[in-house]
Amino acid sequence: MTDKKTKRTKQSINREELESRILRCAEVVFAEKGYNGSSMEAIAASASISKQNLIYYFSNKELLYQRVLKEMLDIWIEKLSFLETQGDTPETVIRRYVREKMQLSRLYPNGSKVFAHEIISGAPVLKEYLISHLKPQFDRDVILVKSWISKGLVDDIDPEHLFFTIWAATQTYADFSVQMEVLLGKHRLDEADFERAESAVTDFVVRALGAKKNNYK
Amino acid sequence: MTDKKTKRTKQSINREELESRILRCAEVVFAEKGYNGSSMEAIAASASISKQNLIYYFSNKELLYQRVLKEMLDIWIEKLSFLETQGDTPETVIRRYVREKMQLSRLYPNGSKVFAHEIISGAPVLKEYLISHLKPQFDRDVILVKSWISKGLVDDIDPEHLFFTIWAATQTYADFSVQMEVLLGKHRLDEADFERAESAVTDFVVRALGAKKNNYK
DNA sequence: CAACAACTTGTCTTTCCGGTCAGCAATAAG
DNA sequence: CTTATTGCTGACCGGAAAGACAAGTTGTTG
Repeated sequence: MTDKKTKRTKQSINREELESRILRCAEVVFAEKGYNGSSMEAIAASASISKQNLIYYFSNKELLYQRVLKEMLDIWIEKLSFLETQGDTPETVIRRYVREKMQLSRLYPNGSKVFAHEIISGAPVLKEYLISHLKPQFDRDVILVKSWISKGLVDDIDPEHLFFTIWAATQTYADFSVQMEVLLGKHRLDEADFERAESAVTDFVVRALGAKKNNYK
Repeated sequence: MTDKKTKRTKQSINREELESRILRCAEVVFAEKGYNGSSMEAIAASASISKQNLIYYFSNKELLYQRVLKEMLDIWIEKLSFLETQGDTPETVIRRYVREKMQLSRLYPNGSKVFAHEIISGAPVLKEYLISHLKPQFDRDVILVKSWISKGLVDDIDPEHLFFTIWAATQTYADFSVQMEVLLGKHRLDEADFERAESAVTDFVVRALGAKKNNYK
């Protein structure tokens, strides 16, 4: 109707566009209601299409759920596989890592919530993925921190639990945002809140590490 | 059958016992499946009673869910309202606080997960409770930390986000235990893991605070 | 023991939801 | 213009699950 220019496969363009719109909407619904609480009808309504049409694009609910999870994980893997940038100081690496993680909480709160629901529920869908993809990366990153320790670049902290703490402290700004909104007396966390959060968490981590140079602020 | 001694209201004793057994079982099911994913039948089966009997004790699912949440929150409120123990050093208070919080994750992982599901979903049931109970306590605790800062007992950290980080870092040992099990290559987190976690998180926080005396380890 | 209360279960109804299917509409290709 | 492919919809089905109801059973009290 509108696009005369895009002669080439007008349908396929719409298809891609609709598919990604569905995924975005499904993400929101899954985040709020969990897998079982989200009906295909509700997701369809949220994307302003009919249930049957939704099923036409994603033939069943399980598949749609997996696609939503996968989209989130692909982003995470892409953004968080840079601990190996050797040559930088531990503090630089850590600051960048925390900043990236915080931005993921800010930019993709719903995907993060879907992930959280999944893990809390025992990771029935993602367990294999965690073993095959996350663990190797985790092991490498732990080794890197250990090498920092042995070189005396940082204090003798517990590497595994350092990562658990960083993940928890950053992800909480997506998953538990409602609680924070209540406690801070705000309707929504805004840019400024995230700035403060990022700098607070970063400083916490850097101080806890006891990195050589502590020139923050 | 067994209890001859407890003449007084043998039934009422069974009732209490059964009620609390139901609550414990419901907690497990809700933790794993979320509210919508948990059927009354599944909860009943997990408590080894019939669905109809379950409904006899808890007339509907919503009520049962609220009772489970309330049980958890009562424990939390009870255990975590001691930041006002004046006279102690910040380090002492903080260490005790983190330890208590970690023990809650260890002792009540399922209640913690139910709570997490609820908050991530936007706290439809608990929002009012958070406003009326948690926020006042939070505000008080923030003021206490601020007084520490103004007295120079701790560094100039961000009090609100300090609490967010402590909560996240401790609660993650309940909520995300599956992820940790995978990453640590264990089937279950054992006592030793929690010991390590507790000491890692505690040290982490104490260092971040920059409390006067840092005589850990 | 008799009568009453507390407890337990089997049956049924209603609602909701995931998914199928047959057919209609719009677009692309010849 | 005709035909085929792709996109979309309404009507429908089977199963699951919440809860109502009535009936039966067990324990309690006079």
